[in-house]
Amino acid sequence: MRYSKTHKDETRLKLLSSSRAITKKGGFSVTSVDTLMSAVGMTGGAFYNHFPSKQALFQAVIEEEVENSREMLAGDEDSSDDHVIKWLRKYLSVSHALHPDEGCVLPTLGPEIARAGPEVRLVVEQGVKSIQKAWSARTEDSDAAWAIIAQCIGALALSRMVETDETRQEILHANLRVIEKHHLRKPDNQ
Amino acid sequence: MRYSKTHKDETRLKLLSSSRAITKKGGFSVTSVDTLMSAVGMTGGAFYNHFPSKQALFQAVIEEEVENSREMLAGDEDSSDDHVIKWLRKYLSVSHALHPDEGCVLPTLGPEIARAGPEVRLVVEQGVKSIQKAWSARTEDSDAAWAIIAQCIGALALSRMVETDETRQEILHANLRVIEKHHLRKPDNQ
DNA sequence: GTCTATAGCATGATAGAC
DNA sequence: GTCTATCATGCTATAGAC
Repeated sequence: MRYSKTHKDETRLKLLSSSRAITKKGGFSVTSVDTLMSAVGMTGGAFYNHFPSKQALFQAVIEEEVENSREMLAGDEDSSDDHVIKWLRKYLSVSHALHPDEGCVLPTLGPEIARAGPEVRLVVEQGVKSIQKAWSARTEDSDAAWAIIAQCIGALALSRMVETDETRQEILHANLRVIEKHHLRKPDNQ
Repeated sequence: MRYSKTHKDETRLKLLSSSRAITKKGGFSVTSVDTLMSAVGMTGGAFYNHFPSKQALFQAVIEEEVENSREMLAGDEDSSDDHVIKWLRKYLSVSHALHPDEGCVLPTLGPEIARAGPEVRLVVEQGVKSIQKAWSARTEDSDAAWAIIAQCIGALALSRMVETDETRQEILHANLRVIEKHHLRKPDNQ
């Protein structure tokens, strides 16, 4: 045979991985199938050997992204305060704001998720609920966990809407300070 | 003449107003010029008598939305605690989450703003900075003002990504409670 | 000022060669 | 399993009739 047995699987993985980055940067619906396929060195027609529709790819992208986010938090063994603060500093960083392709899906594809079908939204709901549950162990109460999640998503989204780096940094740093001050469980309470 | 002198102005206003609602609901880039013009009873070609390009309409939409948001807060004379809390309850409501066409632009068109040109982002930056300044008078410090803004945007965006009404309400109410508890200036401090 | 018609191109998806 | 070719449709934008 012209292609190895695992070639299709490898192609699918490469396609998914590159599509995740490209669509987080530029938006999903505005990015064409041709663009996504060119990125893995193929033409548009070959796409439909891997996914039945563009919509199916969106679902797969979101599922992988949500699972990825969950692992970075919920499945994390080192839940020390120091580690949590380090994670927050990375999330609420100018570097994260300037590189949406390598970052969290929710601030960049959020509205497209909101307009998607129930299957996609259910996946996201399960994901954020499990993240909220994981955060609750480290916050003052369960409300604070939802507050941190909303604040992280909102601050990052907002920081990308402004033009100057000064304001971008001001938004991110202010939100980081507020989370550290109000929401995180204090070390002496442990 | 077949059309009154003010007809063009009226059409432009109607077009802008209906485009604001339609694109906040469905997304700007995915909505066609034909769709927007049909909504005001005209065909696609007539669009270019009012705006030089679709991108120019986007800028006009964002400018009007930002100005509208600013007026609802910054230019608000009644800045009593009661009034502020009422506003927050309305913003963080299930009704707002379910009707993006009548609500705040930032949670629904945020990523499209982030991907737009510097002109659009500058307008948004000036707008949110003036909103943050207005909030600062009612919060414990200026960081808290940024936190409220980020939390509102993030909570609303997140509440629209989940499928069930239960989770939607949980997210919104939790964030409302946290803002009331931590960030607002206490009445006895006035 | 609005219309129809159309250019010119990109899109999502399919069929068949290899 | 991937390719090229193609379909039908959609898009932004323009030209010219009325």
